Amino acid sequence: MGARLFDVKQSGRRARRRGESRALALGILPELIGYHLRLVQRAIFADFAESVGAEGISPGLFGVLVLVEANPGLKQQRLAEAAHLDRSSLVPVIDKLEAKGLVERRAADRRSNGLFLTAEGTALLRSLKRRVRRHERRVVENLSAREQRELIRLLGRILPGKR
Amino acid sequence: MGARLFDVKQSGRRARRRGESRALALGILPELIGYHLRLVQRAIFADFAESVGAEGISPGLFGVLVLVEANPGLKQQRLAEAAHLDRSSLVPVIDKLEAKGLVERRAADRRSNGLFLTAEGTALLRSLKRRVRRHERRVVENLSAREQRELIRLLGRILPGKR
DNA sequence: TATTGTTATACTCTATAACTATA
DNA sequence: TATAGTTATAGAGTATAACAATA
Repeated sequence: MGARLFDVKQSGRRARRRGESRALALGILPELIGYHLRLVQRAIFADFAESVGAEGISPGLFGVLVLVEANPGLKQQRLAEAAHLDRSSLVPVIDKLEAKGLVERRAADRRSNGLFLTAEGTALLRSLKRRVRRHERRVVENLSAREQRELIRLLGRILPGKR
Repeated sequence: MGARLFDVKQSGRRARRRGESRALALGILPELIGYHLRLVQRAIFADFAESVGAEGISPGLFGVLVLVEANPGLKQQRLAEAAHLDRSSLVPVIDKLEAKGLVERRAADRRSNGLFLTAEGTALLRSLKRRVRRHERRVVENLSAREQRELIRLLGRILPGKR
């Protein structure tokens, strides 16, 4: 029990006096992909909200706008499937986008709606996409182009049968 | 406008008659890391719920159990920080684990609690960890050991300053 | 005075079940 | 009869603000 251990204790105490604290033991967590994904997604979500979400557009709403633009006249049923949502869960989503004046429901036949962006929705989406591209650049700024492709490739191999 | 286009249309119709449908246009989404992360996390979450969640243990609750086991006597405040939760949000989490008989609050001083696993919590966690390791093997079954390490390395480089 | 845990409250996201209208 | 959208309702997860007790 010499100087070494004492120093360790001291530096621990000093660190805690500075408001830091000994790192928590994380157990098995760092071996789990899901744990890392959660941390990363938290950070991406926060950066998205800060840099893109000014108009109250979350990543999910942004995705819906993109899909409606890319598939004009899309039915709610089909969009719900694409977004892995129950069709009842999509209703308040479209309500919100319609209330913001970004999306329009147009009767396709008398029981189904085709979805379309309004002019305002198209304009806002253009701006959102610019901001999202900047956000994305920040997200991957520590990865080379090759690493970015590799990351997407590896993610695509995770539980591929389950999607 | 020859046989080619006609064939495409026909096969599209045939596919739709079989209950499939033309793939949706995804616009910019497949270029975004966040989009792929969402898909992957959905799939992992579903597999976890199916293969680990029998006792109503979500990935978040599992994480809390692991942290309490690895840091006996952990204070709620400290655990909330580690889990990126407000301390008020942690209260119902610990309530639930205590109601299940897995975790115990023991007064550390008269205003703070140290958290400990009960014997039952320790036993259940042992079983949960076995199931989580099997789940994790399924999650990465299409990745070599090298690819698994590479994936975790690349995830660690995403927005590292924001965590 | 600052910290710890708690409560009251509310908001987001999502699901299930039941209902209406219609294909 | 099956499908599209909606409504009512509920549950999980999380946050903010205010409060009591105590360091």
